[in-house]
Amino acid sequence: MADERRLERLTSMLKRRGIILPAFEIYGGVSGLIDYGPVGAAMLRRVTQNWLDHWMSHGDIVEIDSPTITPEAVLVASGHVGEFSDLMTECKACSSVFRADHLVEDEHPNADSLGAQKIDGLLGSGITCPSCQESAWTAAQPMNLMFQTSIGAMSSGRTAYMRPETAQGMFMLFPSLYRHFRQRLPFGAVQTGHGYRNEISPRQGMIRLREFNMAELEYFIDPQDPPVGNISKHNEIITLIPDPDGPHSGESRMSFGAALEAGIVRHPTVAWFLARTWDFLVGVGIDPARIRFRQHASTEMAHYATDCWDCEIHGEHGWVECVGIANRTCHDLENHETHSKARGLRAWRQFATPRKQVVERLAPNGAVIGPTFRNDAAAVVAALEALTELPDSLPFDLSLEDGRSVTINPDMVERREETANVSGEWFTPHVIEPAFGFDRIIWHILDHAYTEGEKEGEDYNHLSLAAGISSIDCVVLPLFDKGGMPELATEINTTINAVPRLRAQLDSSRSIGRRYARADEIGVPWALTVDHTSLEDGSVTVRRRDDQVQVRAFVDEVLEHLRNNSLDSLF
RNA sequence: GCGUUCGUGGUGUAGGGGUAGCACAAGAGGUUUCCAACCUCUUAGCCCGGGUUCAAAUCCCGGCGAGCGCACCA
Repeated sequence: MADERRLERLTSMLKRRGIILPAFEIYGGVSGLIDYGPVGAAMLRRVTQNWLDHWMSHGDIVEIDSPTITPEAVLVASGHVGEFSDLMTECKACSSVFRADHLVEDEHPNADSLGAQKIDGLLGSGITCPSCQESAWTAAQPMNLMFQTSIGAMSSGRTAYMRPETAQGMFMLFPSLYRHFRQRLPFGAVQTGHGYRNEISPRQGMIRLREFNMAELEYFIDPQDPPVGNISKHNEIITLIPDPDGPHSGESRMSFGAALEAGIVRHPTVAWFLARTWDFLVGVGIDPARIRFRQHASTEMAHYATDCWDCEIHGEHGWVECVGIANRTCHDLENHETHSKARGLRAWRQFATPRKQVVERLAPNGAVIGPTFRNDAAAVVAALEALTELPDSLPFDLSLEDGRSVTINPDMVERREETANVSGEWFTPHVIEPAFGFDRIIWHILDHAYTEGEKEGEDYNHLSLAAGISSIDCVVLPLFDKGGMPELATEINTTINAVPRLRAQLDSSRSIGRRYARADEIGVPWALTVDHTSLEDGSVTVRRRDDQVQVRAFVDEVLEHLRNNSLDSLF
């Protein structure tokens, strides 16, 4: 960093101006929990809306909303309960903390599955600390990174967790989504909201939080027919850091299309979402030069993913993962199907032309089987229908479902070849998931927008926020707080605020220069000033934040431009 | 979780066993024909708990929080 104090100055400003603040501060605060103040919350709302608009403009993506409290069974199926309950142990000599199963890996083929007592036994048999070579371990304790809670009271309560990701909500709703989209893939669902991870030690301000704003898109596809977005228009040269263990290791710079062609990005749908993620980030004001995509090595992949790209953004805390784009394949839907025994977590794949399937079967002859087996006849018929491999010769021994065996004679069955028309098949869709951490993205928006400068020998700072991301669209300033100017300014302010999604704020205290500075500091892009001329003809001056240039315009005109985000055309 | 530095108005800081100062910001008023001007007035602070002491913001212990290093980060 050019200036190590910049981070402190930025954080102070965020606190002073009500953007980001420590939560519960009057009680001492809680590490990993933050508040968005009046200015920050408006920004969060706008980034969220921007994100929703961005994905829903695709036309095949809808929004859903699920509970944050999630019953245990859901997270057992998804693998989170198992993955989160790592047994941890501490070296009594040097206080280093380790995952217990990793320490005993060499002593047991499946250490991950061991209980605490067995692990303790193995640890006691002479496992030494990798840091200090001592062998003195505390009892292994489960470290659960999910917040546990209980649904219902006392002993009748069911174990539940605060969701560690919003994604499971989309999987729960797959049957409904499939119906909504009239049984046609591909389609997607998004959800924004809070996620919870009980981090051991949250650090770096709002980079690692215990409760955070996430936004996830689950895009359901047919793995045999992956949708290919049009990335030919994306000419940007981007930075890629492919899998260090793969054939393309090292850093490379190329377009999204070239990366897909070169096989660096392995999946066409993933490539499309990488490009669209880029569009979103740049659109909300992230500096394109400080974005890069990093492919996970197979060793660091999440338990549910088979291929994963991080989108990292560079800021005061270095390169930080802000978006994860994972190919989750059929992991979640398949596991939910197994654990819940629910049907409806699959999709139908229609064959281009119906396939003729020749089926050989032994057709039962009821006239013989009935009298011969009497009460067991039905079971025999069922067993014959269930045969997948036909015997080469008759008679043969047929196993019934209850384990008994009967002899089938040639007169009991007739060998037949039947032709069936099969028009399609059921399969479990694959899922491509871009998962966004909004808090981290907002941090980097602020970081990249925070500009420290000088004006007439004094420090002068401002946020160069993208239009539509600033907490408000403009300030309305009466040049003097008298002589009819405040009244006209109030009227203009009311008019602007009456337009849905446009926000203005009145500021009439202290000198005009001070008020411009206040607005600049929180990144308000426009200032409308009411002066004496305004009282005569209704025009105002429009000041542009980024170069402080002013033009005169009429209120109706300004309003129209604010709506269309086209005020720049006046300059 | 371990080690380490630290915690004073909204923000930034000074002080360091005996009356807590300053700057900026904010509010009220005045002045001012467009970029943190000026004048008057005002609001507002020693992170929390315990101990030592006649007396604790100050010293000691614990907690909470922040930064950094180690560990952790599905």
